[in-house]
Amino acid sequence: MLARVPLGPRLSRVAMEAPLPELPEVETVVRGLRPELIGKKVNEALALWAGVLDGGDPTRFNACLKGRAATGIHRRGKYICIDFEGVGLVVHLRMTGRLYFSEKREGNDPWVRFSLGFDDRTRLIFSDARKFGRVSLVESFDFLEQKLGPEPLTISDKQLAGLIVGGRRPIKTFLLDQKKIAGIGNIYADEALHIAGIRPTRAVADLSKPKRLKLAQALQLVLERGIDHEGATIGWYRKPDGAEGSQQEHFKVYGRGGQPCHGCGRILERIVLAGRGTHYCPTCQL
DNA sequence: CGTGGGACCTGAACGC
DNA sequence: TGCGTTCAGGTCCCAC
Repeated sequence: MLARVPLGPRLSRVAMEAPLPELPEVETVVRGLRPELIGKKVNEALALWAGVLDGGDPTRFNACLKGRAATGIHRRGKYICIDFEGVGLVVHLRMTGRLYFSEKREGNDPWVRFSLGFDDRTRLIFSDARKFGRVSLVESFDFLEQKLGPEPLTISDKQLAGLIVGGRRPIKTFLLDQKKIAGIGNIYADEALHIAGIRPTRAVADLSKPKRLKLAQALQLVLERGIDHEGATIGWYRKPDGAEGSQQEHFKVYGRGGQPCHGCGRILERIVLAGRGTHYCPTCQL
């Protein structure tokens, strides 16, 4: 079953965490951090595990960030971009990364990898059990434009549908390709395909124009709902007050392999596609 | 170039 | 009870 987050002192303040964080979860983290973060001035950048720093040494991180104030924070795909007066800090949560404010350097959290100490004695903590997450220092966030396709929620459904073009590769694999469309991960890909009635293994080239539009609308629907519900609580995710998010209650297929489809009652299938657990209804999705 | 598969990680679930 | 094994998954890297 699902993992239990050890609550307690370590998450007693603003705990923004997201397992399997996709666009809605990362957006929720950014929105949660923004009000408290803006204006804070760094007096220390500390890496408790050097591997968290993407292509940089701890001394450089500290030297570059010290004395600079946070002037903005935004999301691009699944990346969190924080502007420190011209110096950019990019955070990717990957699977188990969390960002939250704390008064203490490490508290009781055994998975703290990086933290920023501010002038007001608060700290922004980056915690990550699996050590997949990364923090990097950049002069500009422009490099992300080379890695990522368009944001699916800032374009029209027709424009989004127009991006869904490809050959024989399965549509599920396509949706996970950040260079095509940014921010979609395993969960929301499965959910959108279910709503659109498309089997994950279906080749992109086989999708009719109406089907592509339906998929685009389904993607926008599940992503917007995800944001509205402040992300999905699976595994480690909790809202700032320790309560669970609610988007998972709206999942139609993700994690429901072996259970009946809400639409037709048929048992949902679980297969592995592109190395990812993939869930669908063999009746509703063709 | 497009595509697929393994590596990176370790907590949790599972099997005996 | 306790040990060993397997799984999860975003992105990078490499082979085909």
